[in-house]
Amino acid sequence: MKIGELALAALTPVETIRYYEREGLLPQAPRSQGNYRIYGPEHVERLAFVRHCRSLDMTLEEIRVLLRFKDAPQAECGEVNALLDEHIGHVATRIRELRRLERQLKALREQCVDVREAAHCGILNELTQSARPTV
Amino acid sequence: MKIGELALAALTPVETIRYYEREGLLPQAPRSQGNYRIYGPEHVERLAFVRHCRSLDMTLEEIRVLLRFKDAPQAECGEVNALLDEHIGHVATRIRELRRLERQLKALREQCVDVREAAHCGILNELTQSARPTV
DNA sequence: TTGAAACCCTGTAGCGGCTCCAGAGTCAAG
DNA sequence: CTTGACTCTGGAGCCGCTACAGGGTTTCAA
Repeated sequence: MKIGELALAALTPVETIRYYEREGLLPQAPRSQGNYRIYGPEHVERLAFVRHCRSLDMTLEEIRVLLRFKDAPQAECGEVNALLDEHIGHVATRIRELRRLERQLKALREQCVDVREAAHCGILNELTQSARPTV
Repeated sequence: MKIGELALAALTPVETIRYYEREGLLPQAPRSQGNYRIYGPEHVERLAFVRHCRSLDMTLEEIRVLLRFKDAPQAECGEVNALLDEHIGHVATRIRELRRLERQLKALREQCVDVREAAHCGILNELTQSARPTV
C-alpha cells in the first residue's frame, strides 16, 4: 500500500501522515525501489488509533504515551487511566471557561440592539469602558 | 511613559506590546532621543481595549475590525453587531463540541476501572477497536 | 565619575498541529 | 514515449504569543 492509499483508508491527508512519521507516532515505513513508503494493514490500524485519539482532542504527546502502552502489552495501565482523567479535566475546565465567556459576550451584545453611529454603539463603549478598571 | 510602564499599567508583557504594534493593533509609538517608545494615556486605553477583547477570545483580526470602528465614530456599527454575533456562534459551537467530547471521554474512561495489564486495558482496546469502523 | 544594574532596542526562532508549496523523481496507461 | 497522477524532500506559513541573543540607553549609588 502506498501513502495515498493509506491516506484514503484512514481519511488522513498525505502530508499529515508524513508529519506523524517525523513526530514518531508512526514507525519509519519501509521503502520501495523508487523510495516510496510501503504500508500494510497494521499501519492502517495504528494511524486510525492516532486519528481517533486526535478526534478526542488529545495532544500528540498524550498519544505517544498511549502508543507506548499499546506497544508494551504487559505493562500496567494505571498511567493510561490517569492520562485520561487528566485529559477529561482539561476538557471540563475549557468548557467552564467558554461558558463564562459566552455569558459575557451575550451581555455585551445586549448593549447594542440596533444599528447606530459607532460613536454611540453600546458594544464599543462597553469594551472601552470596562477595559479601564478591570483589565 | 516608557514601554515597561505601559506594560505595568495594562498588565501586558512588553514583548506582547511590541508584537501588537508590529501587527498594527497599536499605532507606531513616537520615540525618545534614545529610540525608546513613548506612550501617553490614550495608548493605555487602546491597549486595554485590545486586551479586553482578547480576554473575550477574539482574534486579532476581529479586534482590528472593532478598532476601525472606534477610529471612525460616525460609521454605522451594524458590522460590529454582526461580528459579535458570529463570535458568539463560534463559542457556542465549540462548547457543543467539547460537551460531546467530554461524554465520549467519560464513556471511554469507564472501560477501565482498575489497573491491569495494558493488553487487557479497556481504554486501549476501545481506542483500537472503535478506530477501525468509524475513523 | 564611574560602573553596575535595570531598562530598552532589533531580529530571529520556537511552540502545536498541521497545511501548502516548489522542484524533482517515479510509475502506469494510452 | 509522453502525459498525468502519484510520490519524494525540504522549507515556509498559520496564530498569538514567548523567549532568546546581542547590542544600546538610562538611572542610581558608591
